[in-house]
Amino acid sequence: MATLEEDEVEFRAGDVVRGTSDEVESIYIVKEGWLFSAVELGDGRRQILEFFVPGDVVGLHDLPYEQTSYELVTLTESTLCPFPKERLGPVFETSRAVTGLLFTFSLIDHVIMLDRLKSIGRLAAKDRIAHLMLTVRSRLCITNDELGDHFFFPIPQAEMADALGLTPVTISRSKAELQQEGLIRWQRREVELLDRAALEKRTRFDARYQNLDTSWFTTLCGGY
Amino acid sequence: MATLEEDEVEFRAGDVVRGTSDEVESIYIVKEGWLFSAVELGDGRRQILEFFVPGDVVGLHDLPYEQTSYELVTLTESTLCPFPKERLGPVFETSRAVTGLLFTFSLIDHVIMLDRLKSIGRLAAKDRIAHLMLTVRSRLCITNDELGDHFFFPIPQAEMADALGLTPVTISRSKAELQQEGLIRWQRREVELLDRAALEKRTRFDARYQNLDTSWFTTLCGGY
DNA sequence: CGGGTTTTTGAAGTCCATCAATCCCGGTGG
DNA sequence: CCACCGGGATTGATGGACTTCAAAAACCCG
Repeated sequence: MATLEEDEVEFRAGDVVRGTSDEVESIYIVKEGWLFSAVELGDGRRQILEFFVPGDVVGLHDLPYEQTSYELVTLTESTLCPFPKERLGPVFETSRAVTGLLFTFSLIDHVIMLDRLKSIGRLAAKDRIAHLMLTVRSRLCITNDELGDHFFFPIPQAEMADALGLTPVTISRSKAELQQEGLIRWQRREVELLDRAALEKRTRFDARYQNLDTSWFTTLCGGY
Repeated sequence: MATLEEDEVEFRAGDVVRGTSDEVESIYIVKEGWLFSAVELGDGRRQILEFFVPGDVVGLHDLPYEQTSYELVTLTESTLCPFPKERLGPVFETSRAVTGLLFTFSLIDHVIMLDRLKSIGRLAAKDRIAHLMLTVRSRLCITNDELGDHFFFPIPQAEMADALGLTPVTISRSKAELQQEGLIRWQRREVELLDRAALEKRTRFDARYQNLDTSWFTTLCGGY
């Protein structure tokens, strides 16, 4: 994977890394910072699709297209490692392990996406918020297995709203209720999940980065 | 791909092909019939995740897991070709083309999913219905480029509701309005899109099975 | 021609959206 | 060090889209 991280580009918070309908030139590996992908609906409405944190691979699913299907925006100061699309060919040729890893990432991402679909389609506002926090925490745990229930969470309420199909007003009110019920504490850019078990139960949360089948990777890479 | 279709199993309409938390044993290629994947929330709520039609590959994104993350149910009488997970290893080893094809399918599916997220998160009930019909039509066009705006659409209103985060009552009312506006005709198990251009505009529909970058597949398969 | 499922229709209720004003907090400059 | 400023967050009042509950109608199949 290290070969994918040769280059480095820095962005400030709020920068648009890539717009919609740009040419698909590269994927990015997030070295530092938080980002999100989104589509604008043209009348001011916006849907945020995914959040990205350090270690994530961004832009994989645009590869089969000529133009990007969504925009990419930074939430915080960020450092990205772009890797040109045309240089992926040689990588696929030489390293089955990298190919398999990217393939696996894409499959896992898809399942996470299905969970988010469930959340937006069938959960109440408060539960959608909790579900997103649980998902983010679960992702952060991959690169930091010491992570407790109190962590950095730099997503403003407007962006939470656009990610969850709600409005900032509802986010604010739901947050207040969740806090009054003693389920979370969310101040500034940090959250604490005060009763994670309860939150996981309410939202029917599944830890998709765990319970992975180790034999799958062997299958994929031919046992190397 | 033909090697993936050796076996064949038949199901009647409404059969549960695979439950949630079953062991992940194989992927399926849909030879005949329509299916959907769904998660139950336990209190009667249900979210339908994806619909599948002949030619689709089902179950790819479960491969990295030990247990299935959603159930698989038939909408109509169906014929599936199961392909055992453990036999995928040899396939990946011998055919980069098949590997690349499956990878590409998974990436495209992901983008379709992001579109559905936008639909459920930010579109009104009528537009969600239209968006789903457009997505299905666009998928059907791959295997039938003669397909007009009038096609077989065997999704009951209860299932539409569970797919779109709505209730059957709202589906029925929204359908009536769409028909009165002369935008669609939807009777029994058939739909006709009377003004596709208008529907695509309203829902900001993108044809994700088109505008594919042909060079990508070369990249992926090393030019074979 | 029944009996069960699916769809439609009506009335009432709820959750979230909208609009708009106020508050809070961090950053800036005097 | 503090007053000022601006964006994000909060709060209140009102409205609307969708839900819920319930019943009737239409459809489908044997």
